[in-house]
Amino acid sequence: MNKKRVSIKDIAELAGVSHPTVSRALRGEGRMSDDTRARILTIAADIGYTPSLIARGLVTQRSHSVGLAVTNFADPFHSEIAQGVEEEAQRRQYSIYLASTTVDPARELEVVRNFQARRVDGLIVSSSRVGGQYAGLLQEIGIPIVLINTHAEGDNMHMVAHDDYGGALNLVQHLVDAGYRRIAFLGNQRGGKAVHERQRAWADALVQAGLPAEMLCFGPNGRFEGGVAGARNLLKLAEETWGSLPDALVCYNDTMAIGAISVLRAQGLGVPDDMAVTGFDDVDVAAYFEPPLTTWRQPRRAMGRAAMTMMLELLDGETNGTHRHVHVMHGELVVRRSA
Amino acid sequence: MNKKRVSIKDIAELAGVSHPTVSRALRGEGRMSDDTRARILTIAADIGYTPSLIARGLVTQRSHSVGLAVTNFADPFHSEIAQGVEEEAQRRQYSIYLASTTVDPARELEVVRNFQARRVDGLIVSSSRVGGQYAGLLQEIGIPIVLINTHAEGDNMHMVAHDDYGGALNLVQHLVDAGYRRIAFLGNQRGGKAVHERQRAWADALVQAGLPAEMLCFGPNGRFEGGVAGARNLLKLAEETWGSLPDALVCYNDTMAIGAISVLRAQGLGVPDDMAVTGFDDVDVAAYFEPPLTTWRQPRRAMGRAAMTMMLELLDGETNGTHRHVHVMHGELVVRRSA
DNA sequence: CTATACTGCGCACACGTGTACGCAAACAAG
DNA sequence: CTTGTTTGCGTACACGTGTGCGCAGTATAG
Repeated sequence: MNKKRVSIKDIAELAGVSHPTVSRALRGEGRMSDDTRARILTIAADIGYTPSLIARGLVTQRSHSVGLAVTNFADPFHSEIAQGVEEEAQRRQYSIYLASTTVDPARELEVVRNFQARRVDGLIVSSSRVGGQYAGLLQEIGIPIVLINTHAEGDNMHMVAHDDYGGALNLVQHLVDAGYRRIAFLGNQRGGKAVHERQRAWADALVQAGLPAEMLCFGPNGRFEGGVAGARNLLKLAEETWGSLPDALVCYNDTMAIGAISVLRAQGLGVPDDMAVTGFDDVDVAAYFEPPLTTWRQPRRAMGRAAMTMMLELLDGETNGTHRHVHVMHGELVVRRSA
Repeated sequence: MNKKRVSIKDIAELAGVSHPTVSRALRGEGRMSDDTRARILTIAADIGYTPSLIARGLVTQRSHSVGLAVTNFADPFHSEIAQGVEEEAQRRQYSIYLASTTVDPARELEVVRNFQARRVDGLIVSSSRVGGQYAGLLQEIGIPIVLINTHAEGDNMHMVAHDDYGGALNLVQHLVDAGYRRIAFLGNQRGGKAVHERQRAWADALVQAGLPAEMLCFGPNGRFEGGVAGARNLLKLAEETWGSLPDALVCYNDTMAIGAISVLRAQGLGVPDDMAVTGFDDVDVAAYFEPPLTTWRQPRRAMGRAAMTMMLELLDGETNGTHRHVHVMHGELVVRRSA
């Protein structure tokens, strides 16, 4: 009943050899007779031996694992990135440790400490704020770090990022081409660099088209509630300040767009007839919402895979510690019916 | 530049003691003078020592980690469960290994093998099929296994499950109470036990109300596309077989419901006026969809936490290997506008 | 002042695996 | 037949931590 773990020593005893010989046989290294090797492999398979990666990691100083830190998995944006990371890791025989950091900065530190204790070979961090001392801590642990959609300077900091500016530029250009003239932007107060880039593109595209980039409002976060609050904000501003409603609204992301549309609809405003609305990301539901969302598709899963691929490159090539890797990825415009 | 990892031996040397003394000092065990202990702790903090959980795991035979296997993270259902599992694990100083099994059975085996090699203390499996030989393999590795929304017999198999039958019963009862009489069910061909339970509840509720439980159709999977295909299927059956449209449709889950509604709308059918539609799960978007979905809220995050809590109980209490744990959780009816 | 108990630590070993080195036997070359 | 080379392993140690045991010194009891 109490199955004792089998080790290479057990195999060694059964095969009548020493345990280093077993180690070499299993890894296909060293010199030995074909007969011995075959015998060892047979025995290993018979008794159902599974190597202990933890013991191996102890001696090789490589755990073959990476830590993945994310603010919140329940967010479809992050979970798709995680899926991409995991797929690529699994393909290359790496395992990933999961940790959610929520919004608590103290928790981020704790998470990093724990990864460090687990001796992960690298760290992938998605959409964190990585501010101040946190970045300092990351420096000290001396392992490669790949940031996804986050910017930070540092010796072993590398990044995979999406071209938010280019994407938003395209999206706004599409609205301009479609004849919209009063184009507002709904931002996210908690968004960091991504918000800034998209907003900048919105302003630039309008200026370039000779249109005013003045109608700007914000929601408290990038979720549905954020879109709801943001849209209420917009309606108020339109009435009190702008004089009239915009004819198009560029939202920070799809989720906010959906929240915003629910408010517009409650006000009796039709989308896109009374106001066109665009999202960003192309989350799954975007295609099935009413109206189906015109948006910018961000290749989230591919970004996750790219981050892991970059990590593996960093772990394989030992010496290139000085060169900073940066991989910018591009999405595509998805025109549906909301704009 | 090349920061060598610091170990308790380094601390021992600096403090002028042996490394076992350092080990005991850090863990607050053993007998030693307050002076020595304080000195060791100070030095450890000064040089930024982080214990190696992998070395510790090797000797204690406890990795303080559990494996989490899920078919696909991108699915909001699973990602919320994962979030719950992770939250509770983090609270209790456990780490979790992530692995997605996709739909490939060979991959499931590979994932389990890998967890085994990592010497995880336990395994949490969410919504797998766990069929045949796979269950056998799980038996052999001799560690506790907690299944979420999956049923399987076995020595160290335990489960956290949602009361699908009760939930669906409530939901259908709500429709009956609201006056609907021709109530159809849209199932998922890939759903396993969950589909079966919900469908059985649908049939039972109708029979109990003296209504016919005949209008049954299926989609190929539980996602948006599954709902789309299922609704097309329904329209065809209604025309060719049932004679007329049902006045209400109970869908396997929210995602399918959204897919189905998009088809109904394209046919000029209003929800709930021409046909009421219910979902299941209460995913985030359900409240913001048009019409907002009447559904059954499944406490996904709490289920994840419960699974991890159960796992910790199993790991703490050594001897109770014979008692099988089963934790059934209940959701709640959420009435919005779609039914 | 001796017998006993307790304090504060070190020694030796264990966990499961990888690897540098060396040594005997077999083989090849002269 | 000697000398060098290759083959096929074993020996010894390492990785970083935990733990049972024992031993010298000190405090306590009688």
